[in-house]
Amino acid sequence: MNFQNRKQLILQTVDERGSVDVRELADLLQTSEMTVRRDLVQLAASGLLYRTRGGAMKVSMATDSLRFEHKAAVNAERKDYICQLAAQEIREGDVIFMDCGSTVFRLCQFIRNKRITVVTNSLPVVAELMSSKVTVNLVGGEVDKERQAVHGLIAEEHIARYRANRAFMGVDGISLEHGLSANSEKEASIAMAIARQTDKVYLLCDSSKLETNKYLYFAPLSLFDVLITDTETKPDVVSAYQKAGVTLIH
Amino acid sequence: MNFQNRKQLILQTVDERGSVDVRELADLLQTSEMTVRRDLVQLAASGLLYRTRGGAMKVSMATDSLRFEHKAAVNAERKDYICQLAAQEIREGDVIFMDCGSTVFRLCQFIRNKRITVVTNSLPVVAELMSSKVTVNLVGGEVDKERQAVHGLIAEEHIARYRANRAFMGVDGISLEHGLSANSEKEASIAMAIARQTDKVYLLCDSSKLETNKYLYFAPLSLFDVLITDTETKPDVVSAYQKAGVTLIH
DNA sequence: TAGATTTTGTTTATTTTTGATCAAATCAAC
DNA sequence: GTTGATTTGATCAAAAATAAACAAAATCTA
Repeated sequence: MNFQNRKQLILQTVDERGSVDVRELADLLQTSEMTVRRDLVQLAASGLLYRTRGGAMKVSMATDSLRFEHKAAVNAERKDYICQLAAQEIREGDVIFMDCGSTVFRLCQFIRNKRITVVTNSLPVVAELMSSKVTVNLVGGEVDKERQAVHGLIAEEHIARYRANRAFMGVDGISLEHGLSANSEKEASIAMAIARQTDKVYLLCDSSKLETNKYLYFAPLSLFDVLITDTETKPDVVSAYQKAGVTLIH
Repeated sequence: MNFQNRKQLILQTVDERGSVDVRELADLLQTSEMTVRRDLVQLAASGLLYRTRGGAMKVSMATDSLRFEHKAAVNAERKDYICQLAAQEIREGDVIFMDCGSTVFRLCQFIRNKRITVVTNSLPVVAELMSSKVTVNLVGGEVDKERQAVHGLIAEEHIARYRANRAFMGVDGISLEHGLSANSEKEASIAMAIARQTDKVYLLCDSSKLETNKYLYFAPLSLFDVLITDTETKPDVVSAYQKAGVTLIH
């Protein structure tokens, strides 16, 4: 294992995991920590990664604001579980929509190596898939800095130009009584626009959001085809949704 | 087993495995390590593989493309000088185009606090302006991962929907004889699309690019209105451009 | 076939890379 | 701030890879 090979592996690892530490790498590469450090210094010098104390990070847009990993980290385990289920639904060659939810964002890590096309209005999703095999199509229009996503009329028109096999969307609230609800009109109208252009819509929704309502009701349950949630969903809620005709995976 | 046969086998092995080491090859080819080394030197000299210490790699695996952040840092001082001049041209309320060049990227830091709207196809620009007062409009379409920007037909159509006071663009080469030239068709066509929709086009171009030509000539000097460059531009070049009718700031 | 030429293999010297040690720098918790 | 733990970079010796020098083998040629 020489420098060139190690370099390959290090960059690949950093790219996949976002960040690594020296000890991990030394273990992975079967070499000393000193050597790993020397490699990292070189790679950082050529701008291929960002050196941190104890390890290294992806350089991409990592230094900038285009990261909402903090937010995405809430209920991370549940969300990852949901996203693994979601990723299994995806076939090679699919064209999929991904919206700007924090759950949907975590789907990125599971689709990095698939040969698919992702159409999205989420900037963190774009940043994350920048170094993947996925073909990315970015929805154009005005940037909402708070949500780190593109919204508005132009964005909806852009979406209307594409047709996708599947869409993966988040939602702020969902209830049997009122259907889907959101915290903002922007997110609601993007969700509607995406659903119109998609064969099969998957709603990714961790159990904490089931049977909650937000201020804006924007669509009935029939907007989506499949609800993917986690195992902590109470059995009575599951059966109530199934009785209401919802296809539910958990 | 002569050199021709070994060469075949070596290239095939490198191609299949991505990388090989001298010992493996000596074993595989039933020859000494010294001979293998000599073969590798020859093959590397003719560019058929990439020589590493201890072995060799596929050329494609060894090329570490310079990342955008790094590229932006080359000639940073000159670029910053140019961008300061450019920023002075901007008025409150302006709508401006910014393309995906590394010089243009550095303009971001000087416009953070202006109340303007920026339309751009550059993802680093978006990331940089995410935490600013600027209203950002992102051009939609297929993402070019290498350039960290959006290009293509859809992008050009998106641009055609907007009208801007000013555009700030980079260019790979510029010469009095041949006009503007680029390294890729993608960048050239975006530049054309932007220029069509803009009242006043500023070309940001550090002195190292003046009087150089890249492979694709795509527009005459008349495409832009003002050329902004740095103080290291030679006086005779300056006067030649002015004589040719170019408005030049430096 | 003898002699010249090229290629290959072995030995040796040189260079590069690596890993261990340890003082200095940095960080985190108090 | 001070302390204590961790990380780092410098130094140096060991290991590995390389290049150089030369001898042996193979190939070519007259």
